[in-house]
Amino acid sequence: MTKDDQLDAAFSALAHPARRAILAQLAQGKASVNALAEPFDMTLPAVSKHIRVLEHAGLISREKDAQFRLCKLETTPIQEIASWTERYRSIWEARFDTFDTLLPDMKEDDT
Amino acid sequence: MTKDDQLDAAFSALAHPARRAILAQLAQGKASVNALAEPFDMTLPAVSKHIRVLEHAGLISREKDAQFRLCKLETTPIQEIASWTERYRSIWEARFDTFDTLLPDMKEDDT
DNA sequence: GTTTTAATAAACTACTTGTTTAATTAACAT
DNA sequence: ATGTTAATTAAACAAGTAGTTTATTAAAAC
Repeated sequence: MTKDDQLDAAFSALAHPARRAILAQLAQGKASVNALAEPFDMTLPAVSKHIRVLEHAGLISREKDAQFRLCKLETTPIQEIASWTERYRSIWEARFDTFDTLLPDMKEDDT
Repeated sequence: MTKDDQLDAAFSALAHPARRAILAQLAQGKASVNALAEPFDMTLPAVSKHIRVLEHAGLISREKDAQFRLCKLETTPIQEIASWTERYRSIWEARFDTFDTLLPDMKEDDT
């Protein structure tokens, strides 16, 4: 898998609010598929598929614990994305967009 | 358009190497559609559609200059993504992943 | 050893994406 | 006005995505 493919998979996986919400849950710690599905108005198989997409992108890993498959957040792809955005930082800083558009984001809740 | 929709559109638009490459070109300055299409082994209509996706996500804007439609990089969605990744920074720093996985990325060329 | 719980697989529908070829609009040049 | 360059639109199609329902595997609990 090339670096490009990794970015493709990560960006693509993050392009769905349910999957970002799953990651936000996992930021609190490991969780089972059922626990992750609970907040959603969606069937369990649908959530299971989203989890598979996240796993394929390397955004989560899984470990088996008795009858549960625990999901765990993996940060490497997020670091790669953060690194990708850094290439453009000099441009946006040169344009002074910083205060007008970035600060409001800081107050947002999780998604 | 909600903040979530904006992130959806931005992540989704970035999940294609051609579109990231177009942004990398635009980091050098404004460019016409034909100029942007030149490096690709792809038809012009295909590139035109990718540009439309980028525009829809707010990643570029366009201005008309005689017979040309010049494309210009817009950084706000990239800033939003950078801001999104920051939520996870404390986790990856706590795990020491920093040196093993992030530094190599810095040396990568554009994509 | 049934039954319950956790999760995935299979099959299907509806929708979206990526690409191509061909046709069309718009502006400029002569 | 005609031809050329710039770019988009239209039409067609293959491939992929998101979700559903139903069925199945696998371990636990009783």
